[in-house]
Amino acid sequence: MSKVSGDMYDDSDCICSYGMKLTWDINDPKLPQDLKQFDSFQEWTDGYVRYIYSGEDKNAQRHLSGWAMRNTNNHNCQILKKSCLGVVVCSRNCTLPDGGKLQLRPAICDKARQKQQKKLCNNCNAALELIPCRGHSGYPVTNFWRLDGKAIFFQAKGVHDHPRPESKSETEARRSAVKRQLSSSHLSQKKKLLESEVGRYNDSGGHFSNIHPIPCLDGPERFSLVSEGSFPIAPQHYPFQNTDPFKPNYGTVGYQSESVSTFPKCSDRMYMQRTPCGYDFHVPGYMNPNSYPPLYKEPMGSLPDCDRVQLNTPQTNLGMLNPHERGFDGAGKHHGWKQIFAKPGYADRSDYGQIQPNAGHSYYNPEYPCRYARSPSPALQTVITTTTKVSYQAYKPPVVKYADNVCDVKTLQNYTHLQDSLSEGVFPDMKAQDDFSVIKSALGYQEQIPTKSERLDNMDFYKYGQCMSNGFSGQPYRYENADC
DNA sequence: CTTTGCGGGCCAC
DNA sequence: GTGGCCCGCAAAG
Repeated sequence: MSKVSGDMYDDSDCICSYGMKLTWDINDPKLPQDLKQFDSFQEWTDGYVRYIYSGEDKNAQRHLSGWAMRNTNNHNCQILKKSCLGVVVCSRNCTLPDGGKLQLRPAICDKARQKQQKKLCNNCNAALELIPCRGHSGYPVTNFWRLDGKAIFFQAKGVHDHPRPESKSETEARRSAVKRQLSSSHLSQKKKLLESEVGRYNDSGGHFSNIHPIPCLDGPERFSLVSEGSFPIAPQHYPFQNTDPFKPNYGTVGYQSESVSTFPKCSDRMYMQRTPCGYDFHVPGYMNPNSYPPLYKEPMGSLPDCDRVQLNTPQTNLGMLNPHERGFDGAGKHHGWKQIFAKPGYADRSDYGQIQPNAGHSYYNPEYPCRYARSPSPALQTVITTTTKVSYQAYKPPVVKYADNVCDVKTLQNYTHLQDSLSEGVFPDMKAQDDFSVIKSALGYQEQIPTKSERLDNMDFYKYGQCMSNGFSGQPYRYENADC
């Protein structure tokens, strides 16, 4: 099966996925049949994108996503619909000992997720908090999968407005690591036990008082790290990583069971000014795959050997916000403030001055209304109703996500082309205004007026939005290889 | 136990 | 009708 490979991007017009080059919508009665190629699997799709995967692509078959997507019943057995669950963070937005941030993958199962949210931050004992996804006009980003012939059609609607959780493989790797550690600790305990037993026969000092369970090992749902600076560096999807430069750090200290390794301070990063909504924008100076060690390095041999084409994919998010900077609506189901105060010995309550543990768990901080600005108005909903069905193939959102240094110089050169294209109405089927409204609404935190240079970059982003659907991950590998 | 997919059902628009 | 979401069920790992 042919995959989209570098050569298809050789000419400067080849800017998007194969799926975006064709005109189709997931709801179309007839999808494109004469497919000449397939897209390579995208783990971190973001934005209004479409891909066409090979029916033999394992990841596509499993409807995988880096985001935590849950099945949503759309009463259409032809189309599998999934909606994003967001990300679980520490409600205090505490900084981990190594400067990272907690970003867990929400459990997909409702029950498991509820259990997960009852847990406390391993670092500061604050409650965990689920940041719901509102990237699709106030609703969660949705992914659609449809098998048609030998192809798997994928369409995503919405722009994730939250940090990335750890990827599925990371979560799984961590779980298996915890399991292994547990079993090995049990083994070592048994061994100690035996030794102690032996010792008791050899001397009188053999007691078990020094045998304790390994602390901080109360479950696999622990730490997903992002680097300080409020930019989630979604850790590398293990199977994509073929180097293991940080192995010596693993399991050394503190949260070893959660595979929190010591992050190198990423001095090679530049930071943007805070946006009015308190979002940081991160411009990776360069993407060194080695800068983002996995939380836990699973032996490669034990990982599924899928036909992945992405290697060394440094992943960062663009818009990272701490939970206190987000507005939270009345979705009380997402919150666990009770736990904050229920936790005995919780010292620093003054930190919660702005967090009202009200009975309904409803929390809205007027200080950070940006998210609410995106609440879907009836008018907007109408727009969505009309736009979700049309013209995604031509979607060229107006920007404001900042994605620099993602493509090489040619990217910048293409900006002119794009600008011309837009002004010349090259995308006649694009409902610009509607889509822009939707996107502006969805982006919310990105609504600041970009400077000219920012616009340039932003235009690049959106022109390459599909290419960079790994969420501003600075994912140049595909396209730089392709001479993007 | 968790994930995943399916499907019934409810509600809002 | 469409879309979001809740729930339960079952299969699979």
